[in-house]
Amino acid sequence: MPYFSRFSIGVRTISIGNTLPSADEQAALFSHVREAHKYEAIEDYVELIDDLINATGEARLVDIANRMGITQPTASKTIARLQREGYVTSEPYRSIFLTDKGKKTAESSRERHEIVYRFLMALGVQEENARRDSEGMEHHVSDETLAVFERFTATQSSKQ
Amino acid sequence: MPYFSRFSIGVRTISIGNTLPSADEQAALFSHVREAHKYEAIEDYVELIDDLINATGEARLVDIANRMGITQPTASKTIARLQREGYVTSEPYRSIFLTDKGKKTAESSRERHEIVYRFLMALGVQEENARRDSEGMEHHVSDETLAVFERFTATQSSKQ
DNA sequence: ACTAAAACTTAGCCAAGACTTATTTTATAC
DNA sequence: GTATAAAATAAGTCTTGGCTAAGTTTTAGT
Ligand SMILES: [Mn+2]
Ligand SMILES: [Mn+2]
Ligand SMILES: [Mn+2]
Ligand SMILES: [Mn+2]
Repeated sequence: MPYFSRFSIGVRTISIGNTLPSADEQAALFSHVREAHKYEAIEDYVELIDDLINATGEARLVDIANRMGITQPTASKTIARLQREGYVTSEPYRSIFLTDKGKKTAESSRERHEIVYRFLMALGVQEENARRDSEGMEHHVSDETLAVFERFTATQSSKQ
Repeated sequence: MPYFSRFSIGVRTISIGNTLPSADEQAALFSHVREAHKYEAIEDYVELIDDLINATGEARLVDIANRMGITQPTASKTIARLQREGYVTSEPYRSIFLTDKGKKTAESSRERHEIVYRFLMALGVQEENARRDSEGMEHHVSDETLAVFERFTATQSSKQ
């Protein structure tokens, strides 16, 4: 995003139609990303918990910690927050369960994640990078972009 | 990413070729995203500082704070970290300058940001969403994906 | 030159998300 | 059924990145 030239009158400068967005517009972009990051941990955790329950029958703290690549105390603290915020239930020394709210969040998160992953694959990105990139990108994709991704993937599939 | 069925023998379950990645592989994905987030603030700040210098002649704390949508003390603290880590220089009550390291980071960050933005536009995403999504996505795009994005955008442009 | 406004810093608060070390509880194996 | 291993919790530390309130310095206007 290039900028038009400016010139100075005295100390401050006068803009001549540069393309810097207004401060408020730009602030809204960054605020939006910060907001997305607030839900990132929640989304990744409930998706993983749901995967573990489906794949192994239960979600144990030790497995969550190992698969997230963090220590058990760190996972424990986040699970406590998830419980506080109504996404999971858990009792001391017992495995973790999703609430209805948690299940819904897990399902929509997984669906979004898969759409992003399949889109990258359809674009021709190597599986390893598609996995890596989609794990981060999934949290920053608007509904519109998600729909565009989905349409593109479908089109590519039918072309084969 | 669907999982194959498991069945129980006693308390624990036995897997029958489900597609859950290994714990280590999955942990590597999350670690990679966490690593990307560590550089996110740095990248956004230096890009903005560079934009402000190009557009207005200087990067003032008050403008950084306003455009990031945060308070001045918060911006001030992050600028102190950027200075500690060698991206900017600053003196009390004076505006902020990029070091060579900061300039390089700003340039590569802006280039990556623009490639992601133009890719979304080429895909047909509305400008508002392209701006929003690219501000977050830019930090989670591998070099391979970036190259694929660039190629796609070029192809689309030549089709018009 | 003075005054008032704007910009910046300082200090202190908080939550999230990472860690280590130590303890307690539960599960497994013999 | 008891010993040992594994899992979970407890307690305390650190950094990042937010905030407010209050004070200081610089800039701008008359
Ligand atoms: Mn993710
Ligand atoms: Mn992110
Ligand atoms: Mn950017
Ligand atoms: Mn960004």
